[in-house]
Amino acid sequence: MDIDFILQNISRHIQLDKTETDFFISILQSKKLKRKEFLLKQGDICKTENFIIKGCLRTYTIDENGFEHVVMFGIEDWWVGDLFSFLTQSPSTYYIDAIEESEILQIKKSDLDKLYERVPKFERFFRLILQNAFIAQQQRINQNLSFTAEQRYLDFITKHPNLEQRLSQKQVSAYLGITPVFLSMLRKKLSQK
Amino acid sequence: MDIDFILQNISRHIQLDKTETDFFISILQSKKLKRKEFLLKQGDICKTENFIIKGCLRTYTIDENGFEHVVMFGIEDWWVGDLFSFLTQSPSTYYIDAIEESEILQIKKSDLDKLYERVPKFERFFRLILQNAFIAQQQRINQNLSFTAEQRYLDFITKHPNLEQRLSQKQVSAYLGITPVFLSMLRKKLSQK
DNA sequence: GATAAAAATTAAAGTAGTTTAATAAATCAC
DNA sequence: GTGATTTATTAAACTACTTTAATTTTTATC
Repeated sequence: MDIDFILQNISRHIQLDKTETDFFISILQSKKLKRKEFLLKQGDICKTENFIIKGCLRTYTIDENGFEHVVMFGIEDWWVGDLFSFLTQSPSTYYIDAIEESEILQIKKSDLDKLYERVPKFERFFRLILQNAFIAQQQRINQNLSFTAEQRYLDFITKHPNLEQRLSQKQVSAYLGITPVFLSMLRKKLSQK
Repeated sequence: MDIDFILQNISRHIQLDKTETDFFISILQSKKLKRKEFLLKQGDICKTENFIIKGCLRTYTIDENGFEHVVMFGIEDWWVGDLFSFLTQSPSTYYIDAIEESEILQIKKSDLDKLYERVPKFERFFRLILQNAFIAQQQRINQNLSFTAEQRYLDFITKHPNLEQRLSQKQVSAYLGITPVFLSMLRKKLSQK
């Protein structure tokens, strides 16, 4: 399994010695996901935090009318999972599946608890990760309140320039909070400018 | 200044000894805000993280058409500030002001950095705070995608039962992402049921 | 406690985005 | 490679929410 990738990510935030690194590696479990394979389904308990080494995943809900709403996409170098379900070990409200063939590294809750004890620096690491995630989410909330669908779409493609190609329009529209039909209309309109 | 309130909050997450507590207290600065007084304006650099002891604050933006959009309300026991501006010491995109006469405890960035060094347990503390904030924001994003305005309003008043009374309808509507006019219509409709 | 200013209500017209449905294009499975 | 399924496009009718504007109610100020 490709451990270097996650170690490199971690070294951007904290410095680990050999023993700490070895312990960290020892709790990682590699998993491969085929396209459309589920990592988590509504009602499941989220047992692991998951670092994406390769591929693309989406976290989404299905509403009472059967429509999907994408809470986040995750690509290489990001963490995915349902944090609430993970922390409380209660059933999740989210689905998570792979959009592409993907590879993740998993940490079980009991192992993560051990990790925090044995290597307290990881408190800092995940604090930093969470800070970034919090800021990104806050910006998205603000944009959902302030922007039109067109502005949100334009912001999405400029902020994540290579992501759109990896997604279907249906998935992008479920992230933006509009229908695929309307996204198609927007794209047509924008291409004519 | 009322330190006990924040110490009590902290003790729910981490245990501090006397020296650690004393150091923590030494970096706190108390500030009172009058109604409508600003804690932060767009373009300012957010110099402090702020714990609310008493009162109610709102974090919001003003769009190009002059409309306000509320990213969050903060009441007793919550932290407010623009995390991005705070971390990068760059100009903020948000306004933060007091909806009621309020009292906050402030920590400067340089002091917080010292605190993390001297009392690493605070890495854990803020990680836990951020986890909760992240989960709450993710739920809000999901609801903004999945719910109608009426559903969002009903969820807001059930989730924060005593908050609505402290806010004007204009502020609630700016949080829900609808106009005050439409919120008024919704409330009328719901009261007739 | 009178006056001004801000917030809430109501109604009517307008619009951004949805829904439905039919067609075309792309992807999937064997 | 062919048929089946999913995805994207287009157009027309529809609706949740906005805009404007006039009136009433509440709050703030001296």
